[in-house]
Amino acid sequence: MEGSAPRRTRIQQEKRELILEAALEVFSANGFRGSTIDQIAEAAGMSKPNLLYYFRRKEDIHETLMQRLLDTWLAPLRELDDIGDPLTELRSYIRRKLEMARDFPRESRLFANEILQGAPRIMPMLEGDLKTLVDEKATVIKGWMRAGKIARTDPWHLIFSIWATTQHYADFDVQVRAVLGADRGGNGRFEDAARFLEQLFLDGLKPKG
Amino acid sequence: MEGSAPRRTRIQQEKRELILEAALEVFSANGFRGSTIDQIAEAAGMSKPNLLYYFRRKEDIHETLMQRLLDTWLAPLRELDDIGDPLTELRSYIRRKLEMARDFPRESRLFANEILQGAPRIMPMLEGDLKTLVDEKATVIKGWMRAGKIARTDPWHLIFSIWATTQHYADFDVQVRAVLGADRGGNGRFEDAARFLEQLFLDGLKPKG
DNA sequence: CTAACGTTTGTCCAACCGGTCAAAATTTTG
DNA sequence: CAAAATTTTGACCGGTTGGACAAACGTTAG
Repeated sequence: MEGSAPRRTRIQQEKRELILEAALEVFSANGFRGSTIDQIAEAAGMSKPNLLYYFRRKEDIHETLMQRLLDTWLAPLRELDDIGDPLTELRSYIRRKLEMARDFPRESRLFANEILQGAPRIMPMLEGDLKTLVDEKATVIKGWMRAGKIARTDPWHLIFSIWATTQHYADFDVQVRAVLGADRGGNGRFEDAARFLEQLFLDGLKPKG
Repeated sequence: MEGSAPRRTRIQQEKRELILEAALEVFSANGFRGSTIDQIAEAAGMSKPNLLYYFRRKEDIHETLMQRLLDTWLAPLRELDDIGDPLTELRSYIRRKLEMARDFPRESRLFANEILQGAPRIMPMLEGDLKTLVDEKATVIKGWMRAGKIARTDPWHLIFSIWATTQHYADFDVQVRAVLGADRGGNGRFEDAARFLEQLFLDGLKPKG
């Protein structure tokens, strides 16, 4: 048994990777409809018909990209576990999400683009796997609240707020850099963000007293 | 002196409004390149050549829309003022931003689309007016911190986090609704979000001791 | 009424875009 | 090496899209 996946030669493996890398660059910058096959082909260093030899349709590239993305994208949340100190767990989840925004901004923007357009291609996944996962983690968080380990709030909105604040640094990167200016908007901005978010999520804004 | 703006008849005023409303609907749902003049014309109840009589180019519609948007979009931040209790000021800023996400989600998505694509059309504004405004408000917030009215943190990232968390409910609305499900994802979700965000920004997640 | 002006429409065009196809070039295999 | 299989390319196609344009239609003022 070779499995149901199509058999692929070495060249196919390599060229497909090349195309996916190029497509990630182009799609994340211009959105699906804003990107052309020619752009992707050029970014991958090949001709359009050649690219279409490896992916029959533009949608196939996008779909493959999206499937891969979702796996790795939700990994940090999957790791949020019941073992260990709750506040530490949450803090490291926030940190990992922020690192992903820093290291994989294109993936974040690809995802944001898809959601902004109404998630036409991944709606079933949102209502299925994603909802299941979030519900599961919400239960874990609720347990922490009942045990008095963290303050009582809405676990779903807590997760949303972590997604929102961390992904903001990838999706709205140009705005963040423009507002921070040349000095504060340099490479240190992610460490500043990490420090700020840690304080926000742990202590809020009330002055200590 | 009539000013430098082109003289417009009553019909022009009305039709232009009609077109802008239709274009907001279409652009915010499909992005700039994902939208066609035909779509906008149909949504506005007129023919394509007729629409092009009022706006010579597709870009002109988008530009007009964007200029109007920016004025109203930053109004809540402009109102953040030094008079009144700092924590109350911040709380009401958050509430107002969340209300805007609820009441003007199309505007939020239009803006998000523009930023995601690298803000090609509004970059000067981000580096100019927006940066100036944010820097100004950051100074106000710093004053509050020096006076011990709120905890010490980075004011710029504080503003980013408010933008991120509130706009998330407009930009990622489909995801929010999908994850919350039919019951919790109903109209009450904005009130839940308001309650959660108030707690997050004021007290954080540490359990009360 | 009619001339001037503003509005609307049908037709058309050139550029672009996703995708096909057959033939040529290359690589793999016996 | 030679046949078979795979990869690459140039030419092409039909549909879409942004936009031009002139003619027709409607409105308003003298």
